Amino acid sequence: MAPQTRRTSFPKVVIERDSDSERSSSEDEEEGEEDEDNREEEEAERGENEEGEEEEALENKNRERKAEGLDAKKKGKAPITLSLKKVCKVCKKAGHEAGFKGATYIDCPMKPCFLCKMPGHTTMTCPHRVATEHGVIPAPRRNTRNSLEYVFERQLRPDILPIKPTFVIPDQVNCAVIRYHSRRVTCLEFHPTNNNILLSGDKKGQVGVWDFAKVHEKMVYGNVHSCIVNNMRFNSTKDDSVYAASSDGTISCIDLETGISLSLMNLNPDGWQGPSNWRMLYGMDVHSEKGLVLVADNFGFLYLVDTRSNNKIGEAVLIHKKGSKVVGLHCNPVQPDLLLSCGNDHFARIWDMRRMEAGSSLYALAHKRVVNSAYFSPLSGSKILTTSQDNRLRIWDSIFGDLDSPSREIVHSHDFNRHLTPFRAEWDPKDPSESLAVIGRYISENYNGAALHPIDFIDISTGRLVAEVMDPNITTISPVNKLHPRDDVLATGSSRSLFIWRPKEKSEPVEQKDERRIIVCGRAEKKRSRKFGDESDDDSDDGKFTSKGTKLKSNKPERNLTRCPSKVKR
DNA sequence: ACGTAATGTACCC
DNA sequence: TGGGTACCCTTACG
Repeated sequence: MAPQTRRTSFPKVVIERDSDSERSSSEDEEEGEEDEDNREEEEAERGENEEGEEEEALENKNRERKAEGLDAKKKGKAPITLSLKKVCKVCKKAGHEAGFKGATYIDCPMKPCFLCKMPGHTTMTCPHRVATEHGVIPAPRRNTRNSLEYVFERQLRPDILPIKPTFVIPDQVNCAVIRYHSRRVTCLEFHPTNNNILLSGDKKGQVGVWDFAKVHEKMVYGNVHSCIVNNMRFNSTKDDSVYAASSDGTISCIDLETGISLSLMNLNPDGWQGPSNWRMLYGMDVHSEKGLVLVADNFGFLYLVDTRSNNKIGEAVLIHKKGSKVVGLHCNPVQPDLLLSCGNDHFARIWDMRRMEAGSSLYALAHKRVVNSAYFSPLSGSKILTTSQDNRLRIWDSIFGDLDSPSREIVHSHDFNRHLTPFRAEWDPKDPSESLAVIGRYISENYNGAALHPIDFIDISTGRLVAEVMDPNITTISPVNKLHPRDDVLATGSSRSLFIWRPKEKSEPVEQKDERRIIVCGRAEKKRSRKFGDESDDDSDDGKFTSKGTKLKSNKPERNLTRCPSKVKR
């Protein structure tokens, strides 16, 4: 076999040594004999490695090589691992390093800004960066000369008064189930009539029903789906069951009392036929008037299911680019025949349900990247709010106006990360002005030495950050959030845990707070941590929360925080 | 204090 | 068009 071929089949071996990747991208000064050694070794190996070697052999080689390296170190010989020179883990260049410095993340200056995606500055100096208080100096506005480039600058301007100075923000954790799910939470839904029931879906396909007023009344139904629950929706005419769309290709109708689910549709009746055939269901909504469940798959198709007969109606319609995932569907709350869809083809589209055929969308709302969610405003249905992976929220103020471009784009950190449930900005269904939205934040802020990821309340009519809420115990990112349809309550799904937030003034003082309102689930472990995310007490959910409780009390008095930018002196 | 697995999207050819 | 691969702030676990 030609050495060249072999060489290309050996990248792993070479890459075992940190230095090689460094060398490839930067001119190293301090390489010398070691490099010689390496080359010799490579040659030697190439010689002895005969044709027909397969991956297994490669693996073995890898192992041998590692062992050799260790031996060499032990004997004091020049180890295979070369220079320990620090390079940036992002761009692999020397001279700077990206990563956490304490609780503050330093961006790689060679890359476009992690927040607004514009080149020339980093998150720290980004004009869109949320200003902070508590002694943290707001970012200097160094790039204002280019301000025209920025679609919308969410800078704090003292001259703009908050629209809702009296707005009630649920900013204090009222109760929680820690490690309730065994995989991360993917969606949340409040019960339509019972004010205290929260439904949660997870990546494993399980569905949780939690009565957060009784706190300990909770249930996780394990046999609902075999993988990710992407969306859940109630039928407004029936509140004892909920529909769920899953990546297993089925829609289920789950009885909340028993957990027994009925499958309405299965797109993979023949089981696994390879990834190019496996259909997954993402976007879903219920058209109550017509008794329909609308659901869309990962290949761009929309399906309609009759909720009375539980039968699929008609043929699937291609509503987004063929082969692309449709992640969101929303029927207009006033005129449910008006459908809003969004997906991985970077578009949100408006459709007339009465005339559904491929290519017949009324409008196509262009985005720069994948659109995680698109919702009509909850009351009038005349506004549209989308969350896109280009770190921008987009707002169309009126569906009757000019839809060619959004009325506003708000830069906000909610990047895609394959390990996180995609962020979705959610309307506050109680806000009569339809201007308040909630969305978790990806990038962290250094709060007293802890990197926390707040949940942001944004006035989408101005771009103003109305409040950012966080809890020192929640160190994980909170991509899933939902505001209660009637109460001043925020539900958060963060990793495997659920949190219920209420306004501080309505909550009891922390000192008197009943520790049993924080339930710890999950496997027993030896380690104990002060963080919710790492929480690991024991299996009990009967209120044994003493160690945690102590921790909480020993925390700084200001346990829960709301930062309101309007208070920031600038 | 590590290392690692899980595993979506973009972008390349 | 499709497969291969890189990838910036994850999280939990061993």
